[in-house]
Amino acid sequence: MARRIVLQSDRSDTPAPDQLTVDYRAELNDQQYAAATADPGALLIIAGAGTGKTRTLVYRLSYLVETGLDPRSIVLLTFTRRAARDMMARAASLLDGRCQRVQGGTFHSFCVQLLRRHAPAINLAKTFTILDASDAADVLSMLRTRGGYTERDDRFPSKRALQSMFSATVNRDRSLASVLEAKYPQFTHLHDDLRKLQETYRTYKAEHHMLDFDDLLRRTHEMLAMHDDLRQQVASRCRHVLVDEYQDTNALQAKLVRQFTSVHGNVTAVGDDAQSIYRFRGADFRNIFRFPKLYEEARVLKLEQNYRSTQPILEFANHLIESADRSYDKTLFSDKTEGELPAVVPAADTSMEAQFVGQMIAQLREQGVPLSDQAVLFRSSHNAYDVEIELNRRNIPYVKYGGTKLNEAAHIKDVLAHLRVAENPDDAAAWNRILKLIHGIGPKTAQSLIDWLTEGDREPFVVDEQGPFAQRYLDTLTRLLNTLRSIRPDEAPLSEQVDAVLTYYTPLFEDAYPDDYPKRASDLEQLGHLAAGYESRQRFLADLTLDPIELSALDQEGTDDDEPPLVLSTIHSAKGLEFHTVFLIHAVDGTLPSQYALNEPGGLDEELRLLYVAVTRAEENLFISYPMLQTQRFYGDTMASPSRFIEDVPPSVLEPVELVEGPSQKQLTESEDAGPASLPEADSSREAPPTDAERSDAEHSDAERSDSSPSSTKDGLPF
DNA sequence: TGAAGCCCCTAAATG
DNA sequence: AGGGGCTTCA
Repeated sequence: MARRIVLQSDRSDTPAPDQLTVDYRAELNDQQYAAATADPGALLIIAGAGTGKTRTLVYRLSYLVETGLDPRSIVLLTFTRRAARDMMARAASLLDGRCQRVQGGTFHSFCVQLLRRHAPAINLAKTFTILDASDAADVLSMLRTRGGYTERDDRFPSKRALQSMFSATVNRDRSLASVLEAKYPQFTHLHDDLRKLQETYRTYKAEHHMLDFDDLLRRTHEMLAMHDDLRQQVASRCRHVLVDEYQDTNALQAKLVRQFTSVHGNVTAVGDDAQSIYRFRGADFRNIFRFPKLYEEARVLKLEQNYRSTQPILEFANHLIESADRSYDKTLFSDKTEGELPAVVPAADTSMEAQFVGQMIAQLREQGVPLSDQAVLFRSSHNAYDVEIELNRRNIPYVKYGGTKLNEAAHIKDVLAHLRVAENPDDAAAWNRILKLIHGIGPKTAQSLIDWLTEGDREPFVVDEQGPFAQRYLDTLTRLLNTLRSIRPDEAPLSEQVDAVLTYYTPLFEDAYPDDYPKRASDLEQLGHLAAGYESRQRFLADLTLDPIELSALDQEGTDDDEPPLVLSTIHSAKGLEFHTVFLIHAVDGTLPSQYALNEPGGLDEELRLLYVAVTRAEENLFISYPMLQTQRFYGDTMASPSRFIEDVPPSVLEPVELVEGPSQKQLTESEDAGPASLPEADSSREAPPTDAERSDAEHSDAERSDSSPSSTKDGLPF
């Protein structure tokens, strides 16, 4: 081992408390203070839901900077880009902008930065393309056909299944055999073929400069493991690594953190084992238990005081999580002892459930609860269908998180594929997509064209006589190649490049979507606006893939309404958020818990944690509803049972509420306490929701609202 | 031989 | 809404 010379830090000692510009003592509770101002080294903060986790992390960041750490040497790894941006903005405002140069983002985006910077070291083209899950599936589908795997009698896995099983081997760090055994027992007999296909996939990606999401982590880890000098260099610059949502890291991510911190050993991990909900993506909540073993002398601190929810909501949450498998015991408690019981609301069917939700939201809005402080949560995206119809009927603006992403919509993918080919002419998946758009080109022709276009050192995008061309598509193909050649150098502004692609693409597009192309055309226009904000095409493509934009959020941009919209969200996407009132809809057994989860070991616990996450988003009101009748194909209407998780909860913890048909809408407006969905149990003893002004800091408050007591009026809830 | 058009099926969560 | 399997058409 090389001789070590320890450089003395230029900060002499921790400054005395009175030299700091932020009064940490006054701003934080004891547990938070201890966590935010802990000495460097390894620190694990177990933070229950709503205990000011984000706040603590922000103050820790600020504290590290204030006590002398260069912001550029701090790395903040979060679950979404939005979380990173929010935290850095909050820390920056604490410290007059001094935290702005903190590095960070998601694991994936941080790995992209490292890989681009050090690409040559691992023989990787800097212009590599990033494949999202569906791109990866497309590539696999292509390789599957090419390899002739589907020509046999055996049922071969679908492209989606292939993608997810190969992904699992990487991010769970397991062999293909063990993944098959655990998740795809019906395919175990195909092991050797699958192994071969996986190898083909790997080679193919390498040769064509394509990396899928798992590769971003895997290749970074390999790079740092193989090149010790690089690891030293990278880890020396990471003088403190902060990891948010540590319970949702996978095996590979835990290893990466280890590498990033291998020189200084300064790491702050924050998480809550009870909120681990990304197992399907390889997350392993046991990582958080291994942390103290992995980092010797790690300190473990807990945050237990909840500032978000009323005590009745917490009691329900605590009741739920009691039966789940977890090890860090913590008991959440709140100062907000007053509050209504969470309610369970059976509805006759999904449309009545939607009617109930719509009516409640409209009335709460009239009472002064902003739309953006109310949320409708659900297990999966299509559960919200009826609610969306109801909201449209009532003209209530909403954003839906967890729906179709901008870059998942077919027409957007088409345009992006053109840009991707210009960026990386070896991107066969993108080629395949855009060639098949041309009338007269199907899978076979596309394949031979791709082979011809990407083989050897041919000048890209030039048609010569040698090519395997047929008259029926030659004209369009020529126009395509001319367009691509014109944008290839990435010299023109990005929005002009998008325009060039659109000029070529629009006729094909109108042909491909004869029914609804006007609606889609407005998305394309928005894409152009989005592109105008980017300097680099590479950045643009990477950002859209790594930080997908909700399609419904784009619709909202167009409307000049200054009322922030209602939030519709999958439970997964609502992680970390909080709302005055939460409606959890479609709490039906088979949906939550999902029937898919029942077969997998540990699956049920994961679903229970998911419910726990949903419940702990609520500050004041929580309504869990479910339809008693659901429409299923083939079976018609069938009886639905409520989620097994809420079935046996005592009424003193979760209050049953009955919906009754009331007078018509017109009569409703004249009468206070009767309506189509009227709740006899609710009465005027509820506190009125806080006013706009009191709530204006809602999205920035994990904890600061502990002392705000909403003014009480006689109005009560709107029924 | 390969493309296109039609019909039927199915649909979880996400970087 | 999109994918896969089928038939029909060039």
